[in-house]
Amino acid sequence: MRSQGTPPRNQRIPDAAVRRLPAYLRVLEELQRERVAVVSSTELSARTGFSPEQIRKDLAYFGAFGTRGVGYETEALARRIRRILGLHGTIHAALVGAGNLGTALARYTLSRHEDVRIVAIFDVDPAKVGKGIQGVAISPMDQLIPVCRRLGVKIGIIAVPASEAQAVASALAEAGVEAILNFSPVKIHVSDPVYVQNIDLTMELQSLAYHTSVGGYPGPLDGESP
Amino acid sequence: MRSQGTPPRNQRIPDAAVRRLPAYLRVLEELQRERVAVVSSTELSARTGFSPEQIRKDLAYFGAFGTRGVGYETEALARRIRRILGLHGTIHAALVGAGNLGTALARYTLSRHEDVRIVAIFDVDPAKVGKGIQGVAISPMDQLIPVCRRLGVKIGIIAVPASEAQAVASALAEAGVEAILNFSPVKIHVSDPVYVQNIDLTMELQSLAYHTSVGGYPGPLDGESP
DNA sequence: AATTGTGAAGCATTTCACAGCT
DNA sequence: AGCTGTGAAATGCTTCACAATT
Repeated sequence: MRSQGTPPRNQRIPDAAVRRLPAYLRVLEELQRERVAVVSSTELSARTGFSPEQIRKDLAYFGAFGTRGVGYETEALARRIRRILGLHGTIHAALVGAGNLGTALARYTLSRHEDVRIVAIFDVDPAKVGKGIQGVAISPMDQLIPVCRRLGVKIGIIAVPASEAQAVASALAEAGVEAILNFSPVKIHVSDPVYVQNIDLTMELQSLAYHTSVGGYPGPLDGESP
Repeated sequence: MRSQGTPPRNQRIPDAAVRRLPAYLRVLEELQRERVAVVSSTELSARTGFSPEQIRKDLAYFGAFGTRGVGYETEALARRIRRILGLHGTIHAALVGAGNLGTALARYTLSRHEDVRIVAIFDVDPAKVGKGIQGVAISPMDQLIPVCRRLGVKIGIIAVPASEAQAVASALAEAGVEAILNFSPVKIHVSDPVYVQNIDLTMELQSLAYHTSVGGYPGPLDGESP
């Protein structure tokens, strides 16, 4: 397919590429603060740890943003990536579950991100309802659908116990949420247009053990004794 | 001792397969509580969301654990996976950084995992040192190497700001830690035998926006207006 | 001279399809 | 008859190598 000048229209964009964009964006913002106007894929590579070719390819999926022989204009590229990700303007998120993990995520997110902003928090525990985290009120679960709808929430963050996760996911979907970050250790099912990304901390932790001297495949396991 | 069956000797095991094992283990433990003695890959698929073929292939990397025509013996398979992961016995972990995220990770991990156990916590803030999280004391940073060595810490969890992450990683490596879970948003570099797994929450959150109606590749971006 | 953008090659992982046991 | 184990095919992602451009 020959399309020069024109950004590649109907090409499938690998999810892996999309997920690296925020890393590029972070570095570009750093560079802007350092008043660096132009950057090469090699320099971006040094700062992100991804290979220069991969960076070029990732960016090229969305069009030709660089200048051959020169590099990428820092500010323009940052703006472009923000636009591609949907981070121009503020995007509204809701956190469900204000336990240990949920509370930490809220504080972490609220202190760092202007672009993705938690605007509502929900919890089943009546003792928590009415309190707030950094100015965002904690509401009861039965408010989830109306509040998310009213506030135009696009992203849901699930930090509830496994048993509740599916119900929460369904409610979020019904409320019009379009993407979900699921920290519960169960596979949730939602109707088609909702995107789900899972982070299972237990899986991450336990699989780490494999890479230590105590884990690993020991060869033929002999003996069945406990 | 003799090699029974045919455990695949010198085959490379995909990291992706190792990272799914904890999910299988979790379901197997559930099934044990439900007194289910045997399980098929189809049933495991229904409970984990991974495909039956993939599950069979993953397990087969480590040897032939099932019985054709029947399925997998729940208890034996669970024991096998724990052994492969190195989760027979308790494996010692250290958390570095007791901020919002670190504290939540400590509470989450300490309340859930018996097998991977946080035995030491470190923080730069003198106000936090001396306090503890669920019975585990918070120690000053300069104690990191001696304490980790003394306690035989194999896994390190980094939850410090980006600026400190590399120094912490190097210290952990020097203390003999063999695997690191890095929550900071920088690529850390450690000498060879240390395995590093990154979880970048900002990347996860921001890339989610792409999959909403506000994000996504909009086609040829025209106009440079903000 | 330097650096991007990209087809093609190279890997890695997943899915398919079915032979092989129980 | 049912379900595992596994080569082979398909898919997806990364790296290579170099033409195109400033």
